[in-house]
Amino acid sequence: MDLRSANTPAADGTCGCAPLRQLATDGPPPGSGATAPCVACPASRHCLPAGLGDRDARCLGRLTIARRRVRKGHAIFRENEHFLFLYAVRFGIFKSTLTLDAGAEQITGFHLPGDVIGFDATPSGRHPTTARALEDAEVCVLPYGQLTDACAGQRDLLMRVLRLAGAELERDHRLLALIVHTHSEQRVAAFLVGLSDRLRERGFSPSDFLLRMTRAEIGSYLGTTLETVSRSLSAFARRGFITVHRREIHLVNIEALRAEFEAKDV
Amino acid sequence: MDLRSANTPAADGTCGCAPLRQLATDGPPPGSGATAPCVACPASRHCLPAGLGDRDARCLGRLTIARRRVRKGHAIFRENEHFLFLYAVRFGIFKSTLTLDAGAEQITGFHLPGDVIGFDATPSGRHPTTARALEDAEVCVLPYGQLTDACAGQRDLLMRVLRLAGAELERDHRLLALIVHTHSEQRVAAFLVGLSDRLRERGFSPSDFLLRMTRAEIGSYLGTTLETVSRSLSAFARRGFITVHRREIHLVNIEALRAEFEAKDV
DNA sequence: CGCGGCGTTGAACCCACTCAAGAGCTGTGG
DNA sequence: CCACAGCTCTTGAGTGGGTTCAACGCCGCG
Repeated sequence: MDLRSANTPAADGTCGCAPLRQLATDGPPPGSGATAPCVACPASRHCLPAGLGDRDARCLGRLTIARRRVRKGHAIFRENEHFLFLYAVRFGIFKSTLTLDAGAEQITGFHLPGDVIGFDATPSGRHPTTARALEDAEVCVLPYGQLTDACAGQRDLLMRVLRLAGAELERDHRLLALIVHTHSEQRVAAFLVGLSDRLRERGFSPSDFLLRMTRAEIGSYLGTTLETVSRSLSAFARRGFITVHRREIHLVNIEALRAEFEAKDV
Repeated sequence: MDLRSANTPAADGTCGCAPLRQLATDGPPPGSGATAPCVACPASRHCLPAGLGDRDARCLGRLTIARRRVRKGHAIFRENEHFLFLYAVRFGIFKSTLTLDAGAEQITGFHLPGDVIGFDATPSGRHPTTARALEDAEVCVLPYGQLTDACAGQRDLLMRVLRLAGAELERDHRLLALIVHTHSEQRVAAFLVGLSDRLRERGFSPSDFLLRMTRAEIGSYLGTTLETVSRSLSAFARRGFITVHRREIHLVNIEALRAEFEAKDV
């Protein structure tokens, strides 16, 4: 998923975003807010402000929302860190990971531009997962306290926030069902089709993209091993459904892939 | 998990709840509200009102919250139904299920008293899952629109609602990690210990309970088969960790069970 | 150039699934 | 009251998909 290729509004280095007026260091974001950070954001159509009326949008604009650059491999927050902010992805891809007692890492989700990360920290006040950039990326830093205050006045905004949390729940449930009820090759097919769908929704090419994650990361997410992911991709290529060259993916026959995991029994 | 046994406040047929003033038929709930339905509810300590200040609690009390009896095996809502209400469990156990394309049923969660069900319906306005009672049960019917209105005034209440949604997210992530990274026997151990913990939190006996779900349902939840669940339980019994007689479970050595799934490698 | 990370492919093993049979409990209807 | 049907649970045996272990090629980078 090379988010800077394909039919994006702008394919230059800034990813179509407005020039950064204020920039975050790697520490906590500065207090001064960027005014209306959403207007020029290519991800806004799938983010918090999507579909909000003027009043709610203005309300959102009053929050002190900072932007923060995140370099590839760096974390925006780590497990057990104090929860203060939600983060909206402007560009780049993130992974959420959970460290098990055994020390192994489980990927619980991949986050594309427009996704809001961090809802699972609301119960405990600490982040139960680590969010790490798979490529150079940028996020909006949403102060949770201010956001709930803002919601208090604006019902639509509140419902929008709840919807974002609910959407993640829904995705988790489907992922769970997928992992439990399908063979590993079907999961890889579902992963490719799901990714393609999400990219199309965001205005990227649904058939040509660059994976930003390793085979091991895909395997972790899908509950299988890197070898099995690799074998599955090779099998699809052999059958003519896709072409693969390292991270470059081209979906030749999406419908065949879709049929692959919708098949009743295999 | 016989929720009426053990150290519950009241062990009579009403489960310690206040007598039902108004009772639901199987259809949608009546509009007239029960005043302060929480005060006498044994689940309130782990439900929405937990930890709320007076003002927020009074605010919650102004909602028209109906109670609804649900007979064993009946659904409070079904997949694809219109989303109007969240449901708080007063007593009884529920399962949430997802029907896959293949027609198979995947259990995504078990809900104990105090849990609030239905957050995953917020994105689409329709319920993506079915919620079904595993025993005769009762829920509070929370009108979603009224609830968001109420939240708009009361920040603590809003945060409480978000916390409930976040908690479900967190549980899902842990379940996912569990299913992917452990052997089936470890999952069954984790299931027993997790259930025990949740029961203790709610004031029930953590070591003696009656499972309200079948082996097949446990298997669906844990991503394994009913035979494997049965074999695991037998194995634990053989090793002296538990005793089992059909649905009656007695945990003899909880620490041994806990060690079972915390083991680094097996 | 050489090293390290990533990806591919092969071979062997094993855990859990599938299939099957039987026992125990529950509810129902004659 | 008993017979029977249906469901749940247990246990056994065989099989296979996917994991593990291993070797090698490719690519980027210092």
